[in-house]
Amino acid sequence: MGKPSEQRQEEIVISTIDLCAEQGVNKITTQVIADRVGVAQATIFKHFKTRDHVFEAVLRWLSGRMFKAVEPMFKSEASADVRLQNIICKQLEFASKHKALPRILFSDRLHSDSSVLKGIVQQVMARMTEAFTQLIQDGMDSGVFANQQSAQVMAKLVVSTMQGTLMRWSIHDYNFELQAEGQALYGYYMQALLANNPAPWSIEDK
Amino acid sequence: MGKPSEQRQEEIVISTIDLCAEQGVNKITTQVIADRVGVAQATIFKHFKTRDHVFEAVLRWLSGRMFKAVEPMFKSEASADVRLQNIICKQLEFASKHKALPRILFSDRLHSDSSVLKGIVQQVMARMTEAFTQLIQDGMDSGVFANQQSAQVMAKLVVSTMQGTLMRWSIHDYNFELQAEGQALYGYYMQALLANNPAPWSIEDK
DNA sequence: AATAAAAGTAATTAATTACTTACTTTTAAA
DNA sequence: TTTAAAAGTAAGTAATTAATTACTTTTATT
Repeated sequence: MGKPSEQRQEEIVISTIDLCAEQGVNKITTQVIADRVGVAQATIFKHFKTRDHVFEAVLRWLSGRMFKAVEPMFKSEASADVRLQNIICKQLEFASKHKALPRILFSDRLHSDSSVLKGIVQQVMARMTEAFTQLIQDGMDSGVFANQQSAQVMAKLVVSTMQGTLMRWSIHDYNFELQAEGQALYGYYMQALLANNPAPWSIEDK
Repeated sequence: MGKPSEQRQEEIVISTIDLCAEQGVNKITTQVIADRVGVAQATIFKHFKTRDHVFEAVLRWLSGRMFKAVEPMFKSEASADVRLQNIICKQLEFASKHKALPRILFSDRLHSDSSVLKGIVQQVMARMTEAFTQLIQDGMDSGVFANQQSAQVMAKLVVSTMQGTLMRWSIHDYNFELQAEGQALYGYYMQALLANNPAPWSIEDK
């Protein structure tokens, strides 16, 4: 019966991720995926009910990976500002390794009404914002961050800035150093967080 | 000869903008546009060489309108912080009135390689970033903003945050108050800008 | 070895849709 | 009023592509 389904499914998912990174979402037909995997087009439908189910699996694979890379950092022992810096760094690193992520994020398939993909991204964003909120609140409680405004709004700023940066990266054909740019912006909201804190920390680019 | 071309062209552009706002980019076929305008599908091609040329005109129309709304504010007499606030407010207002903008911004048609649309957006973003940079530099020179870091990086933060917010708005089906959310975030980078301004200690620039 | 379930395929289908063609109608100007 | 150019149209065409069908091959289990 050929390769076991689970294995083949992952092959299809990973091939699709590679193809998305190379060419974007729209151009990736089931035929193109099949060619890359090295099977017939019809075989794709033995493993996924529809083309959209492939992309659903792709998005779950990517977000799963990202959470696995980032989640332990939220719970680390380091102080809140260091944790925040590390997480942002890790997210940028992940995105820069997976162009497929912005490609899917900025596809109209995702943004179109009642898309399953959109639901997944909503969940991921909600989870991320929640985690950032806690982290920042933590920093406020422990006196690392100034607590004159809402931790949640600050978390939204972090998430929005990340996404805006990905957008700019995509628009500029991925030809600036994502991590460097992202870190530079980080310096700014760090300032907003630390503002009025009675310590003259200077923020340096890394 | 029916309606003069210029008039019909604008009808097509505006109908397409409405349709994009309602249904996104992908679903808008030349047939759908023709139906909305009330002409035959073939007529579209009497006024635009290809479907993509329609979307090009749409994007130019939208960005032209946005610049017209925002450009005078860059040059107003008000102090830099007030100008910044007003411009961001205006941009958010514009976007909230034109869902078509995020819809086009997050379409893979735009993000795909060698897309004319992408080029237009690149230009608009470059122009915006440039204008923000000058505004912020202006604020630094006049002492309204602390000038410990690069005005250009700060400008990028403003633009990225705007785009990230649009992204979040789109992902959440446009059902939060864009302007309120945006203004809340504005409060934060304002803090970064004003931070340490009246403070006794002064941090050297980078 | 027998066999049933799963994996695989070639060929086809059905739907979609940008764009063209060949023709008619409208309109502004000579 | 003539006329030529532009606007308009109905009816295609050709290309694309997700999904199905009807069939064959592989493989794990008994």
